Amino acid sequence: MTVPHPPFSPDEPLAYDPTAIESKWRARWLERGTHVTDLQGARPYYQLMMFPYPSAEGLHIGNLYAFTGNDIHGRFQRLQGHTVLEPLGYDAFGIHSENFALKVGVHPMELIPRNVANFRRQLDRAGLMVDWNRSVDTTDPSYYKWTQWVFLKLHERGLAYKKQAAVNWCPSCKTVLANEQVENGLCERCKTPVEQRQLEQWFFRITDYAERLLKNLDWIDWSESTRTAQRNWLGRSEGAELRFRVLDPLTDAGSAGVMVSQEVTSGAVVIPVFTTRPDTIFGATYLVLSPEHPALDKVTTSEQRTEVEAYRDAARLQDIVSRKVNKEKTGVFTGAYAVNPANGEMIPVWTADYVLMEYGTGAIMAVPGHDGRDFEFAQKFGLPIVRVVAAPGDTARTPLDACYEDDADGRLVNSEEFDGLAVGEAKARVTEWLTARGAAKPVTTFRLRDWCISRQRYWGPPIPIIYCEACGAVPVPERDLPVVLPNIPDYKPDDSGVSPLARHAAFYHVPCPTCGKPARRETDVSDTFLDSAWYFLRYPSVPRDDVPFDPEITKRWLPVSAYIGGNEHAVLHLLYARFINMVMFDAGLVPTEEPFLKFRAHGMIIRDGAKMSKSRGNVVNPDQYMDDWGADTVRTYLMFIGPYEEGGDFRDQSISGVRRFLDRLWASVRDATRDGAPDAEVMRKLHQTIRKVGADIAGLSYNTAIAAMMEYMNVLRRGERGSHVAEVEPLVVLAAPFAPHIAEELWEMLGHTSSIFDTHWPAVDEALARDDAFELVVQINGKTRGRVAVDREVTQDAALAAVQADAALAKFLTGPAKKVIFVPGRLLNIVL
RNA sequence: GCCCGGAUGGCGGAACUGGCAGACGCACGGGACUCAAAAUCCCGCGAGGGCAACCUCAUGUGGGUUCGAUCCCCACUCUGGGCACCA
Repeated sequence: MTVPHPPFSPDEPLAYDPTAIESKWRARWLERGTHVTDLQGARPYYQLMMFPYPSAEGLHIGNLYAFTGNDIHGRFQRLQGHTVLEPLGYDAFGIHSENFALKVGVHPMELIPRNVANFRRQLDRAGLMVDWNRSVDTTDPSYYKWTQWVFLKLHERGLAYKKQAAVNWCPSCKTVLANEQVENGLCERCKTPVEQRQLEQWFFRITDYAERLLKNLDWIDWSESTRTAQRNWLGRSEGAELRFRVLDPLTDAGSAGVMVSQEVTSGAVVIPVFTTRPDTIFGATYLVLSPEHPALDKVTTSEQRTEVEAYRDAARLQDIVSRKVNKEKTGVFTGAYAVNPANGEMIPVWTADYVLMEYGTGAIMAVPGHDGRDFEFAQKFGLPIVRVVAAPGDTARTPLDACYEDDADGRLVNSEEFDGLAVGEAKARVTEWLTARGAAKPVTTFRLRDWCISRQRYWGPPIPIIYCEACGAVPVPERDLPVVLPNIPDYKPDDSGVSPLARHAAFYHVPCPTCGKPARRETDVSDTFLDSAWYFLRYPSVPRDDVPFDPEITKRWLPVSAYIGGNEHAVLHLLYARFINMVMFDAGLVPTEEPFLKFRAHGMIIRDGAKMSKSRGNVVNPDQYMDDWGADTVRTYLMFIGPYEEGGDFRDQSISGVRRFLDRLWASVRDATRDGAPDAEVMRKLHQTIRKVGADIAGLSYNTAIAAMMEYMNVLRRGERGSHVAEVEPLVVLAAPFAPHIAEELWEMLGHTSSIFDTHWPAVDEALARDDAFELVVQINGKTRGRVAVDREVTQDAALAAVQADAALAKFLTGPAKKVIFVPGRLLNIVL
């Protein structure tokens, strides 16, 4: 790592010395309580940043980028006269921490406080306006007591339930993995393909909220990319559920003329399928059941039983990678036939693993003519492919050498009375027709599934449930919270598929809260995402211990005014937080349905054109840079790199320009005089700058706000002219959100005794900001040829006259004007 | 495969709602100061042509709309990110 030496040597007299002034102001802020928020203060403004997972590596430059961007916005709002709450805490539970603890052989209860302390040290250096009186640590019993309470609230409202479900199991690490720890079907730690295991799990009914979660996306003020990601994740599909009757060989065999086993006595089995294309029903030439489909066993004929069971068992053991990624289609015929409800044709029933049990009904009608996957499957197994939609220019008999999936321009063919209908209309008409015949119903399906919150792990809040033989699953009474996570030495997960807590009778042997008989505690802990799904509700109410969030304070401080964070949390965290908040709203505990009316996703910082990673050796160590340049320079540089919502490339070489700006800011205040009057030209530029910087910060255009201040600095210091206090003092306020330490120091040098953050953002004097001189742009045939100095409110005729009077412009007027385009106050275009 | 971004000098990036392309910064070149160096200050800095005033070309590629396009439309190339057998 090469770091250019800072331009000023610290021992130069009267030079800007960030090390000295930054430690001075850290101490001063603490002593004065500058960052302590008065919760009763006027105009509350809740600035929220995503709390970090305190890794052993310490603060990442990406954390610093996120926090600085929030801090600037928060400080700016304070200067606008708001009472700003800008809290920060630690998201310290979870498998990341636990795995790291296992790796280094230090117990999480020892390791995590150490990491937290190191984070706190680094965060303190960054100059954040954080009110540490209102911090949270998710691993603190005083916090997770209420996480458990949140679980109980959901349980109380029927939104928590338990069922058998598949979990991700890493056979190498011998442990259950969270979904977020499976990357492309591989264990994030050891890259072993993940298997599925069936376990009893607690779920939250987030799917009950799918429609509301989707609908509100239309009006909340969020980054478009984040809203799109949530919409895709929710995955609403409108379509129909169609019913296919499987032929009963006893009653149907003769009439159907199909050889089916006499042993099959399934009776009238009906297979519902979900489709978004009911219009293609006449092209459905076979059915496919997922290998896990409960009816598979019932429909399979004895001839096919061995083969089907072998296929099903293979699928069950199969890892997720080979099942999901670009695999060639496989499948087995069940021996059964079903009736296509549209045309009465008999179609074979297959099972194949390209049909997922988790989505829709776990079965599909295959329309190989108009679905790529069905087409591939039908080709491989020689199943009939029928065209029922014709592209413009095609006829019913145009051969289908590839499937035709387009649903915008096609018209139905080979579909009896529906021939000729456009696809869109046909969807509705076919559904109506089949519904009338009892073979269909309109259905809306979501991709979203219920949220599995069980983790067979140690490092999390124990789920507050007690199992009693007599009373069943009994919630732990609120007065008994928290269920404290015991300090156990053997916290390593094992092959058994149960939590390490299940090895500790002292933990799980408890009396039933209802009947008092011996009972057993739930030994799973809850998902880390539950910890972070409600933390913003807790901050303002810290340190109250009798309620999770005080009703009065919550009403005053929620919803969050501005939330800025990484888009990697676009779906999981941000969706879970909306869900939990919505439940709390329904329970009358929070004032709004949506917790974050405004959310902005910031960009990502890369280094020298590449993603930062340890293996590349291009990780930026914030401590090092703050040592070399000072926190103010690092903060301002991070914001100057590029548009905040897009991120940018961190280059060592470029940081010096920002430091030079702060040096000049320092010098301009040090040398400023109160004698005489400020320069009118400079003051005009100043007021234009105040206007631009304010607008840019509000819109998170931090890079251009800094550029505007630099531009003003160039005017202010041109030719080393001495500056007037009136010219520099407002600039110090403009720079304060970015570089708070130097701003405080300069503010003090200017004779103020209270914090610069207790002052007000300078007002723009529009009269002063106005440019007297104005030049109208002149184009001839759309090409810019020059400018004429005229009055701003000049008329078209006067402007034309001015052009004719200007020799340099007049020479282009080689003929009569065919047309004149005049944009008042902007330009004149003469078309010859 | 699908969805969402992005492509502008040597580099990072500016440009209101379709109206002076290249703000600001870095790097680079020249000059002032200095015994010298650093720092600082000043000037220059898209390409080509011209002694010059100026002219021509230029915002990934090819078309289109418009008096006028970095901006809007169509097709394409490259690139970053997300989702991925979701019926």
